[in-house]
Amino acid sequence: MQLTTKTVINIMYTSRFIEKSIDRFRQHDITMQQYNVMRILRGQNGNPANLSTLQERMIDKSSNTTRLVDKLIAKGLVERSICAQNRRKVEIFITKKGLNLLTELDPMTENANKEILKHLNKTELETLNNLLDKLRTNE
Amino acid sequence: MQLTTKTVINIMYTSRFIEKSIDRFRQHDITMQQYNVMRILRGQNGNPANLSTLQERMIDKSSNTTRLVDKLIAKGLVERSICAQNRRKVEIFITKKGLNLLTELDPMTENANKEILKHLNKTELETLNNLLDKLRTNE
DNA sequence: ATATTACATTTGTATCAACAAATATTGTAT
DNA sequence: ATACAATATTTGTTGATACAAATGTAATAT
Repeated sequence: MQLTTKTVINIMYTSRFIEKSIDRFRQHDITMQQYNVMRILRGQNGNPANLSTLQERMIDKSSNTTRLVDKLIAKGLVERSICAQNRRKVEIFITKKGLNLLTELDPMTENANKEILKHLNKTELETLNNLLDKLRTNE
Repeated sequence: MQLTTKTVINIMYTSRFIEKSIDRFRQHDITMQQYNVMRILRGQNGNPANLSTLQERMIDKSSNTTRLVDKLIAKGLVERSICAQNRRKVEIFITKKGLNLLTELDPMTENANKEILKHLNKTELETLNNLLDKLRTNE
């Protein structure tokens, strides 16, 4: 098999390997995608995000961000309002409850991620990140 | 953000980035998962694979291998028969038609993979593979 | 002003995936 | 032989995803 094909498969395979060990959100009735969206919203530091921004940044660029946000609203973790300047747009905020949940989940996440990557040292992690970033040059 | 968390996200993000550019099977009415299974079957070199073997090796270890194989059978790309030695098991073969389809898709796949990884040279690809393999030590 | 195009999100529909429970077969202990 | 556990796959059900089409709004051209 060619090196490139092997690499492509290796990346996808490793990603699924990691995802398998991230079923730790289930007990909090939240999917990895939903968790990802909430972290993006937290990263906005109080500013709202609209749907297209979320879609850009999401790991899985599902076309159903609307319905994913619906689920988070139903749980009281985020809020949605129509943008006053441009009524086509929608503004999504994380709620206090959402922030609290993230704060609760943060240490779990970090410990789990450390465990997943325990076979790589700091230098190797940096190299890996650089290679992946380089792969996506001009994304 | 911690280096480990960043790395975990980077791997998942890059995997989805790659997967997005692999919608090239759609025109052949086959999903990436189905393509993956067919390549595993080809790799058996004439020997059959049973369901559990497929599940082990699949990129996405979906619990619905039965139904995925159903789809491939419906297209005439694989065949299924009950294992004579152990009737709980099932033996899955790739058909001539399936092999022909793979032969047709091979050059497309390789070119697409080269294109996806064009920003990395040979040494970098090898380093990346080694790091990913090391990450999954004791898988 | 009106039509046309582009933008941002939502909705409909059909398919797919996740998980548990069910079925069938085999191996093992009594 | 019979019961019990283990193995291998299938099926049912619920929820998620993908894609296209629809909706509503804004910008631009005529």
